[in-house]
Amino acid sequence: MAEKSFLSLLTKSKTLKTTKQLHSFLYKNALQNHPLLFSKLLLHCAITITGNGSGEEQPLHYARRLLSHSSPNPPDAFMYNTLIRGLIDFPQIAVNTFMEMRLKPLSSPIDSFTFVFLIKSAANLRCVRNLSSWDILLNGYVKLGEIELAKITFLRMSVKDDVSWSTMIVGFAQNGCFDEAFGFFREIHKLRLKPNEASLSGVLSASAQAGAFEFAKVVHCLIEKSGFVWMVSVCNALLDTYSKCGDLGMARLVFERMLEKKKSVVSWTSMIASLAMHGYGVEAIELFHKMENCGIKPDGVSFISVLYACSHAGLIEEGCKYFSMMRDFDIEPTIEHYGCMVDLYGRAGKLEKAYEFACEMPISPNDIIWRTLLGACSLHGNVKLAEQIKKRLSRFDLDNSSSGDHVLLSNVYASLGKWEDVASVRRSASEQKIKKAPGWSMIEVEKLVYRFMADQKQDEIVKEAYEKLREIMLRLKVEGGYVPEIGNVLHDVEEEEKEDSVSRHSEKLAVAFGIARLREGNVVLRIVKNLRICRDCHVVMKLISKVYGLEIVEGCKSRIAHPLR
DNA sequence: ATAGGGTTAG
Repeated sequence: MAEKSFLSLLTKSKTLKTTKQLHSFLYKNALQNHPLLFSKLLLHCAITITGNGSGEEQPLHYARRLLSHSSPNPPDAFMYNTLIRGLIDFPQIAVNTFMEMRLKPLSSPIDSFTFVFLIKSAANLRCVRNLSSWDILLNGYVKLGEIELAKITFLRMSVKDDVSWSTMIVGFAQNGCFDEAFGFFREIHKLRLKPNEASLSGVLSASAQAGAFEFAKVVHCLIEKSGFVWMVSVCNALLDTYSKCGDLGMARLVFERMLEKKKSVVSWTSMIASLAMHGYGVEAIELFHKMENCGIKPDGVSFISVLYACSHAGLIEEGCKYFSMMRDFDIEPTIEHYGCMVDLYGRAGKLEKAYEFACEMPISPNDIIWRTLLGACSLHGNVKLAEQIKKRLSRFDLDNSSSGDHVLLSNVYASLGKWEDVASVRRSASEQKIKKAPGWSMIEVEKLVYRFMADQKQDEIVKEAYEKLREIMLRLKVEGGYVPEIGNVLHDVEEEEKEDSVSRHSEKLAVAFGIARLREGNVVLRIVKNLRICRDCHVVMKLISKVYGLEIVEGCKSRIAHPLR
C-alpha cells in the first residue's frame, strides 16, 4: 500500500464524510494501528471543526472516538498533540482535551509539543476561564523553559491558588533562577499562604543547586514545625539539599528517619548518589543492594548513580557488571549510562577502551561523551587522543560551553610542558572569540551570600578578602610549608607571575573572607563554586584546614570535596 | 493539578 498516496488523499479531503470513508479504507487495509496515518486523520477531523466554525461538534466527537478506539495500542502523545493542534481556535476544548490526555495511559509521554500547541491555542487568554486552565498554561511555559512568559502570565492572573505559586517556584528552580524561587517562596510566607509539598520540594531543589545552606536550614525548620516531615518528596528534596550543601551527615539522618515503607526509588537513589558524590563509592554500591533487598526496583537513574559511584571509585569490573545488569531490569541504557561507562574506562586510564566504547555505542555520542574522554586524556596526559577528540568536539555547535574544551586541551599540553601548543590553543580560542566563563565562588556568612571572582572590581568586601588572604598565605608558607602548585597555569610565564595568577583564584578569596568573618565556635566553611577546583587551591584548602583547624567543604555542582578526609 | 534523584569539564 502506498502510504504517500493515502496521505495525500487524506490531506485533500475537505469534509467529515470523505474523511470517514478514508478511515474505513484504513481499517480494511489493517493500517489503523499506524500512528502516523492515524494522527493525520485526527488532525484532519480537528481541522474540519475549525474550518467550518459553525458549532459543528460532530468532527470533534469523531476524532475523540478515534482516539479512544485506537486499540490494541494505547494512543501516543503524537495523536493527542495533533488533536490539540487542530483545536487552535477552541482553547477551552483544547485544555479539556489536555486534561483528558494526562489521565490516560499513553504509549509515549506528554512532550514539549503538547505544550506548544496547548499554549498556542490558549494564546487568546480571554478564552481560558477556570483557574486550573491557567495553572496548566503556567506549567506549559515552565516545561518549555519559557520562564519569562510564565512569569508574565502569572503576574497577569487575577486569581492565583497554591498550585499557581508552586508551579512558579518549581519552574524557577528548574530553570536556574534560584533567587526568584527564594523570592516567591518568601512571598508565599508573607501572604500567609501555606506552602505545600510541591513548593517546598521546589524551593529546596533551588537551595540545593545554589548551595544555599543557611536558607535550606530555615526551610527545614519550617518543615519540622508544620508537619511536612512525612511527605516523601519533601524528605527526598531535603536529603538531596543537605548532601549538595556538603552535609552528608544530615542527608543520612533525613534518609534514616524516613519510614522504610515510605522510601521511594527516588529516596534510595538520592542517597546512593549522595554517597557517591561524597566519595563513598563502596557504600553507595552497598546501598544499591540494600535497596534491592527491600524490594524496590531500581530505575534508570538508580543505575546512573551506581555507575557514577563505580567510575569515581575506580571499580571497573563492578561498573561493567551493573551496566549489563540493566538488561535484567528491562532498562534500556540511555546516553547518560553510556557516558558513565566512558568515564569509567577513561578515568581509570583505559583510554583506548573508552574511545572504542564511545565509537561503538548504539546511540551517536554527544558532546558530553567526548568531553568526558577529553577530561580523561587531560588526566592521563594523552596528547594524541586529546587532539583527535578535540576535533570531534569542534564539530558540535556549542556556543558557551566550548571554552572549557579549549582549556582541557591546553591543560594536556601544559602538563607536558608543551608551551607552544598551549599558546596556539589559546590563540585559536581567542580568534574564534571564545571567552572563558569566569570562575566564581560563593560563601554564605550569616545567611548572606557573597560571591567572589578572580579579577573583580575592588570594593570593601573584596579588599577585606584580599587582605586576609595575604595574611593566610604567609602563615601557610611559614607554618605549613606551602609551595605553589602551578602546573595547570596556561601561560608560559615567569614562576612568580604564575604564583600570582594562581593566588587570586576566587575560592581562595571566598575562604579568606569566611575566615575574616569567622564567628567563635564555627569550624566549618562551605564554599560553592561554578568551576572545578584547581590543584593549587586544593592544596591550599588542605593546609588551611590543618593550620587553622577548620573544616572546609567545597561544593561544585555535582561533586563535594572534603580536603581533609 | 503543582513535586523529589542522574553522565563531562575549566
